[in-house]
Amino acid sequence: MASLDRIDRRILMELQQDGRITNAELAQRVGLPPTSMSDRMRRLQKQGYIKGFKAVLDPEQIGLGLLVFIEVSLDKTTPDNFQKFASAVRKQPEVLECHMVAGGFDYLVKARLHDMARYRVFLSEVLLSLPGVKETRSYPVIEEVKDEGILPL
Amino acid sequence: MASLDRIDRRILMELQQDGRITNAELAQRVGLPPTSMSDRMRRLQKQGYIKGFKAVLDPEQIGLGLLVFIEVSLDKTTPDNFQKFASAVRKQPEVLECHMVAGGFDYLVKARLHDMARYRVFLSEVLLSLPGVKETRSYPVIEEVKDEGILPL
DNA sequence: ATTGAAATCACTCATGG
DNA sequence: CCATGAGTGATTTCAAT
Repeated sequence: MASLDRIDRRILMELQQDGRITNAELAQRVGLPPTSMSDRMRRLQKQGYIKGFKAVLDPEQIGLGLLVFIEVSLDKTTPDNFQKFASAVRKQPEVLECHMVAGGFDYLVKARLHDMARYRVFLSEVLLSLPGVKETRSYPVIEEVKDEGILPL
Repeated sequence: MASLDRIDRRILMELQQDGRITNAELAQRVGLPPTSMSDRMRRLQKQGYIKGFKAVLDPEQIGLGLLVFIEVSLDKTTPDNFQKFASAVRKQPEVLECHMVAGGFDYLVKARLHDMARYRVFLSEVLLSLPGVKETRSYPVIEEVKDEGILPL
């Protein structure tokens, strides 16, 4: 149905590193005529390999210097708390990611805040005030060792 | 020196949602002449607000259906293990993120793999074989509730 | 900071091999 | 899948207000 050849992988890799590369330049890099390049781009988007393009901002520069991970445990007695929690957390702009996990807790939340003072407010007013939240553990990030959004191909 | 006005914020928001929007279209949306738009774009990049642009791929589609978070504890007796660990982990393509955290463990690693079989190999051959790694705890993701790379402005 | 005009560049779409 | 050319639209640069 939809398998990727070597050239497709090259294209996706280049686009992950520079999402604004022009069709002509990209075609030249992978050794394809520009018109064939356009075809592949359209196909890769239509088949769902490429979900979109976005600018990558510097969190520090826009005043979001604090990165925090929070482990959240829910009260298991009422199962629809899971839905409520999920839908509430999706609306919070400070929450960049939220994943339901298997293991010692229920959700892992990744959030960016201005500083610890704002985080304290966020934790008590937002996270802890959601229904069914039993317990949270916070892990402030000391150093971001690696953070690319580049998937291996 | 470098503060953001309302229009800058609009621009950054639009670019986070569509990194391939044309200068003309973006100018129209925020109500600016195209040439002024170009100026702002250049300034926002030069000042470091915009670090770059990238394509967002679908992990499932390219065969990376398993998302795992791993808590890593290091042996604290030899401090340069931290550097060794960090530099080794930066080279692993499966590792999308790695953060040094404050709290009950030392590093939080986010990795995407094909499946559990590949993860088992990755855990034993890569993570556990790094010098100084004392203990790891793995949390496979059951459901990705939220995962945008969009920073609030 | 905006406007306008001109030159360059890139993309698309048609044809074809 | 590749090549070519015409037509369209975008970007950049320059000037001027």
